[in-house]
Amino acid sequence: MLQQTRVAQGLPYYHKFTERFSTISELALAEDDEVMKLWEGLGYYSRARNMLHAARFVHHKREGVFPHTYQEIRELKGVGDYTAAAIASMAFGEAYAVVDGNVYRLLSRFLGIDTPVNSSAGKKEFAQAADEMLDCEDPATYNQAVMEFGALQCIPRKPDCGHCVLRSGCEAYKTGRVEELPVKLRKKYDRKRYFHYLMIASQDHVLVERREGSDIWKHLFQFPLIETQRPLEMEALLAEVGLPDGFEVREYTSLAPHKLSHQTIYIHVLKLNMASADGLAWKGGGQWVPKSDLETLAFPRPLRQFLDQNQLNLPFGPRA
DNA sequence: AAAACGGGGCG
DNA sequence: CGCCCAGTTTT
Repeated sequence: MLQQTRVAQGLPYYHKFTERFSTISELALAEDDEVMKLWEGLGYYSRARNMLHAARFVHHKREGVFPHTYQEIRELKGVGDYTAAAIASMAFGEAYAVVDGNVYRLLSRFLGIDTPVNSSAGKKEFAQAADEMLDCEDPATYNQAVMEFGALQCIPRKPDCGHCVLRSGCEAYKTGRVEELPVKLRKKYDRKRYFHYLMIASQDHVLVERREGSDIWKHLFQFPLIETQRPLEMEALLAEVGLPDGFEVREYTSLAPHKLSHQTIYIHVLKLNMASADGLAWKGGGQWVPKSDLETLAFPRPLRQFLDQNQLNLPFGPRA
């Protein structure tokens, strides 16, 4: 849950999960959608499905007992080198060194390693260095200590080297390269995308669909989507959609740009009423859900905010 | 080997 | 606005 996520950000979610699920088997028996709803807003949603997959594996193949060795833990979906080392060392005392963002920073400075930490060579080199540094007598304490030290003392910017107990042995401090390390490969191009959502109301129902494929927000819900390379005005969007008769166009709103680490999404929402009496039918997929059910579904963050800020009176009122 | 995958906090 | 966060999986 905390992979690439600040502890403070993940803590409320951790509490929600442990409150709802007392055991691995309880989690294993939960519905996918309930787990996604509990994860809603935390991001990196594949982690939720990985955790659920792992829980079901432990429940069905291991009689609900979490594995006790690094190799077996490492096999679980969503558990990589870092997580396996953390669990194996802290829960079972095995001698495996953790390498998270804190450790990369601490080791690159202390040892003066300028290989990019997010390159394949860097990962290999730092993993090896971490293994050599590991205190095999007490791996749990060592691992917690290096992560803690990186988080509190050897911080990303302007670390207080004047009061650092490792100063005398720190290669970066000796050579004045503390601010240059760790080296990280440059970012990628930030692509822009334009999402036009059709929020269609029929009686007190709204049409939703589930996001699938390999894109962002996989397995979360959304409204029928028109994605384009350029933003669309309402007229152009209507022309693009080719709405049949019996629709009432209501308001067209644009949300604040949603910035992700690798793309910026410009979202528009077009509210429509489906006036025809035999509504509740729409070409293509999607499912009609009562307005009151929207709160139980997991939506991407911007859509959840939009829903929470718009008390929906269905069908939608007159155009503003 | 590189890209994809969310969202929030901070200087 | 760019970097970073208790990284892993997919391409």
